[in-house]
Amino acid sequence: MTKERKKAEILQAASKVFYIKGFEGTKMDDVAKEAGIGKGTVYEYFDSKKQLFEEMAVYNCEEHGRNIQDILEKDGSFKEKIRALAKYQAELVREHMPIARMMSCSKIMAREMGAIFIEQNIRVGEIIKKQVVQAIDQGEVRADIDPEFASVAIMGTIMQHCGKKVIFAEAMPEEADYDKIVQVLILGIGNEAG
Amino acid sequence: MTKERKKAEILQAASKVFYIKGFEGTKMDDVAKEAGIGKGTVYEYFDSKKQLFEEMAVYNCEEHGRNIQDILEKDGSFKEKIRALAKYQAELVREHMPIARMMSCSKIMAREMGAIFIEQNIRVGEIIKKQVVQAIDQGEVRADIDPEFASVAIMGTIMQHCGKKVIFAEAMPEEADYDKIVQVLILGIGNEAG
Amino acid sequence: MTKERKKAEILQAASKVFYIKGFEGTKMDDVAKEAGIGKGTVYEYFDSKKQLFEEMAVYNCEEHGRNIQDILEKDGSFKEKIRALAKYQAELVREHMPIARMMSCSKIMAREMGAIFIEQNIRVGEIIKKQVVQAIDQGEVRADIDPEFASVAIMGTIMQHCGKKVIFAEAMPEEADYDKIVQVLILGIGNEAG
Amino acid sequence: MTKERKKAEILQAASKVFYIKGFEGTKMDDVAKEAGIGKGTVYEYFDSKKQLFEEMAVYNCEEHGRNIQDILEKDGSFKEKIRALAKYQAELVREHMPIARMMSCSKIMAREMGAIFIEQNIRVGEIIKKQVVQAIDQGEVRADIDPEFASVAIMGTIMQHCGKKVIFAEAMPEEADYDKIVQVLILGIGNEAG
DNA sequence: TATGAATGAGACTTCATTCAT
DNA sequence: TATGAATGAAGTCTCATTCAT
Repeated sequence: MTKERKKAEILQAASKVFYIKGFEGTKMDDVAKEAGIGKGTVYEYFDSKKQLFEEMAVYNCEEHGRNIQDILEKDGSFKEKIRALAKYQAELVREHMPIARMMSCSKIMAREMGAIFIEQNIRVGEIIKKQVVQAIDQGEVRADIDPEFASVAIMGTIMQHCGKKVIFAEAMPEEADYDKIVQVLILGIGNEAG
Repeated sequence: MTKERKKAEILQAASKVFYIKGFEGTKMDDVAKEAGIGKGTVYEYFDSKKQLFEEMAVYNCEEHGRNIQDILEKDGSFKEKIRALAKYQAELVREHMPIARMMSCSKIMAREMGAIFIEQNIRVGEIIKKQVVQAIDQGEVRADIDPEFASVAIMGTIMQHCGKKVIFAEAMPEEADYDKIVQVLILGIGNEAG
Repeated sequence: MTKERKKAEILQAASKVFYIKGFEGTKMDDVAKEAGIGKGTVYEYFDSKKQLFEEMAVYNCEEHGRNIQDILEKDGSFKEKIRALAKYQAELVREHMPIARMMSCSKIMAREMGAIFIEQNIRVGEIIKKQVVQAIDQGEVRADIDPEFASVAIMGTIMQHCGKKVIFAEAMPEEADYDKIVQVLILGIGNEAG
Repeated sequence: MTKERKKAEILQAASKVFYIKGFEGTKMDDVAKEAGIGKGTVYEYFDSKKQLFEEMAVYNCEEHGRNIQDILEKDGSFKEKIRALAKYQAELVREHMPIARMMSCSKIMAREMGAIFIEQNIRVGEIIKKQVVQAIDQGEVRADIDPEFASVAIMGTIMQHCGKKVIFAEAMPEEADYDKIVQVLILGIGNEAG
């Protein structure tokens, strides 16, 4: 196995453990056990716990960013893109269900991951904003909407749905949910007839 | 000073420190120093670090819940209520700016507060949902919208705005922002003319 | 209440607690609670935990020594004196039964009292030895027996009986036991007919 | 060095320190220093101070029990067995002289070992009782003696001798002493001519 | 005089890191 | 290269002692 391949394996293991237990709560032993190697071996690839954590954060964000990029660059209407984004996010979260479930209850559990996710969240927001601007140009989005706030509403609604339905209620995300997310975002909640 | 008053003071100090450093990252000494008392004194009021953390969580959530309730029960249109909620949330976050700023950067930092906030967030979501149902009855909100998803969009958009503008960009929340939040939520982003 | 009387009360309480929990295992709070006073008050009468312990040890030994002295100085045959001694010791132990019971099981429990008891034990041995010498003069004890070893056998047999029957088996000491102790000590176990 | 060997070494060190200082008085650092290892290493072999103490107690008692058994099962007259037992006990104590000496003075010093020794003492007493019954069958011990009390006298006399001569007076146990112990036990102290 | 809230030194225990194998 | 036994700094918690009331 190449050095690079082994490093990736350790990062995978580290992601899992740090995600559940947070930085302080994670023991190097846990990471080693999860990776199926000896504790000393982790130190052959990473100088310290701190460094391992930071590399893992970068490793995860990069992959996430690439995925988002792919989804939004695919051809399709803006509605379709929002729908795909919501679906990707829900399934990403669901994939990590055992972890997410643990996060969702109020047990004592640390998560530096949080801070990293905020950053990543912002980065994704920027990508969406660009798509909103494009969509305005193409007449798919109202011109009187601030793209900044449109992206905030999109990201916020999707994330909130994941937090509530998938993580907290531990419910399976359904196709109909994505349609409703698109509906509420596109049409708004106001009653124009009122 | 009464026993109860002193306990509250320690909880205040604990909130601050736990918020910044997370459970594992917080030392009892830190809490004591922050409260301006000796380490042993903290143990006169709380049996263990775990207990201190849990009481602090309850202490904080209760206050937040009461505030939200007050805002939504005041008279006014549904739009006004959303606006007031967004403002309250932004200012709550801004008040904790020094803390929030630290949370927003990707430094190593734990936050069990996260898990607690998810729970609280869900609880607030339920309160909002009831308001949506009322608003539909009164013709303020489209009848074809799932109240569940309306509340998700409202909470999500407000939280996302706070995370992005107030916490991450460290910008002052402006009155105009609240209007934009209301606009994007009420009107939606879709171009009906399109 | 006089100062001296109060001191005695604290010493009584301290005896009880130190006896059960040992020096390190005893908290000044325990002693105060047992004496029915505040923790600070103990310090009005004793400078430190160490001093309290030492005064308590002296206090208890003195009383014990006086009692032994009284028993052995009473008129009566040597056999009667051994019997009275065995009875006094068994009843002394039984009086402290709850304490002794706790001591007898192998639970973790400290007892500096042990060291003090060894010393006291030796002191009592000396008193007995003198009585043995007298008894030899009066023809009650064999002249070919070393008084040293006679006193060792007497003390040892009595103490062992207390440890086994009263403390360990938690049995009531019976009058017949004292007779058997006297018998085995006076006649010996050897079969002269053999 | 095998894991088992290392554990035994730590138990040896722990025996010494617990014996002198008692449970509460013993610091894990003391045990580690005595064993010539780091504090953390002790925890590699034992989960807690309590567990270390308990394993040490078992470790010591088992060896002692085996030795006693060996002595009493050897061929020889009952007198010879008592003599051998007295000698073993005295030498066992003398071997631990530095420890025993410290125990004998009234310095502050805890000894849970005491409770463990009482139990062990009782167990040994039972072994002796069986031997007494055998000795009665073989006509070596008076038939009118309660074997229970005979064993009490034997154990008690031997222990008392150790406590007084070996521990307290710090004297070397002499061969003649064992003869005197046998004499006083076999013949009794009473003057039959009297 | 009597009290008990406050304190901080010191104990047990954990775990990141090292290093001999 | 891979390992895990060994380590000791650092954290949680206890409790003898002080001191303001």
